[in-house]
Amino acid sequence: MASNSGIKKPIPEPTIRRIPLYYQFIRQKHKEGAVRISCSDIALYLKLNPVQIRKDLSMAGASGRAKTGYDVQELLTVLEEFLGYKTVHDAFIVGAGHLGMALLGYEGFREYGLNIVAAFDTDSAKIGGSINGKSILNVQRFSELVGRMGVKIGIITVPAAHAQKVADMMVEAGIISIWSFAPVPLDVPENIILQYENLASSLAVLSKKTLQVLKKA
Amino acid sequence: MASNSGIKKPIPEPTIRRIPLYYQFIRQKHKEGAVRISCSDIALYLKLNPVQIRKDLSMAGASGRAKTGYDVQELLTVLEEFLGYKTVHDAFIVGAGHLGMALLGYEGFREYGLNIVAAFDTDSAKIGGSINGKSILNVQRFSELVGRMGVKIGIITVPAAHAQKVADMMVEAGIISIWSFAPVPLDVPENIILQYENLASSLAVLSKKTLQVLKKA
DNA sequence: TAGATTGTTAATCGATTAACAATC
DNA sequence: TAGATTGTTAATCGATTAACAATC
Repeated sequence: MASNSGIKKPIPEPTIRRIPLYYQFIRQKHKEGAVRISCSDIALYLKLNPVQIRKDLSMAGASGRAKTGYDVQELLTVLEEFLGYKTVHDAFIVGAGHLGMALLGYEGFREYGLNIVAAFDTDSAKIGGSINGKSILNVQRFSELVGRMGVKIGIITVPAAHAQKVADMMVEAGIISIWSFAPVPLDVPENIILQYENLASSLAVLSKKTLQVLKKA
Repeated sequence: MASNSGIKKPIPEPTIRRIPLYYQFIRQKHKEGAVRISCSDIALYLKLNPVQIRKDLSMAGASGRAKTGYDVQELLTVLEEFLGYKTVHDAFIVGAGHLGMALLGYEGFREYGLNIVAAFDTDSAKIGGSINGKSILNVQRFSELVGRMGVKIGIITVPAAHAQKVADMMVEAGIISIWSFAPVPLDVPENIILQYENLASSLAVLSKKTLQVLKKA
């Protein structure tokens, strides 16, 4: 009986955010033919503390062997399971602007278990278009298609002013997870999973650091 | 003599990331004619702790008045100063794929003090094109134009496999701040400011939560 | 065996939240 | 004045790092 029977404590978000970084490096090493890998290898590459990596991997369900490290193949399997990369989920995008199209056209999400199926918009100039075989559809069909295809994830790439309206529509259609790129907080029922991607926040960090350096010089 | 004379302790990154959220809400309130605002107003809107907001604003250099709260106009000025929104910096993008074009075409960055001037690529099919009057240029001209225009910020939107090469080129050209959207750690001299934007990490958080909910159901 | 590496417990650090005094 | 709100100090919480035992 391991200590993780009974109450499961939630995995810290910083840990979850780091796991994909480990995964990518390990997969690269795997391609290069590596059979075993140690936390200090990963730490060196990602400039992180090896103890932290060991703890993260342990929380993800991986375990290694003293002296030899982790089995690369095994580690990949465990991390893929943890991250849900093997159970691909369909997603719809609402907002076929540049960002929406960038996400729709990006094939890489498949590897991360996300299959963006189509985009929706109100602009008749965009409706009917497609990218990489993925269509831009009239937003009026959103609800119908969510139901018919059982889509659970919605991605919001409309301007801030329309984001709440879109979120409401998604919730009503049966979407349970929303990834919003609109820089505005959204009101959704508490059982809905909501993740913001806020470029303004990242940019603030970059600008702040840049300003500090420029001031010094 | 205030307590912030002498040693300046760095502002926590979580604080820096929240300031733009406050700013956006306050600006909206300003547009709606608000003259004063309290931390609990902001807290309610952003679903944060009002004490945290008070502390963040204080670190940004703002101060309010007991009972009345903060002066909206004054607060905006202080936050704009803090975030560097009034001193617009030019930036170049390398990688004119969908994401690069999305960023190049997004006018909103101007408000955040970032002016993306042009994109660079190696693909002759893309070179010569433009979006919103912003050109896609041959990457061979990158270094020359960085020097001539005094550009300090570089944005990397090339595939992971080419990102290090691009980072090297940016550093050599005189770029001091790099915002990388490539999902790979980069090696740059320590005086270079480097900020990663990693969608795989955000997606991992979303997926993890989604999987948990789906398992329950 | 000796040494490298994992895994875990304890210590530290930093950020958030609570408590409360100051004040308009 | 009384009450609302700021600003700050103290307490709490959570994540990172250090120390060290286990082990292959």
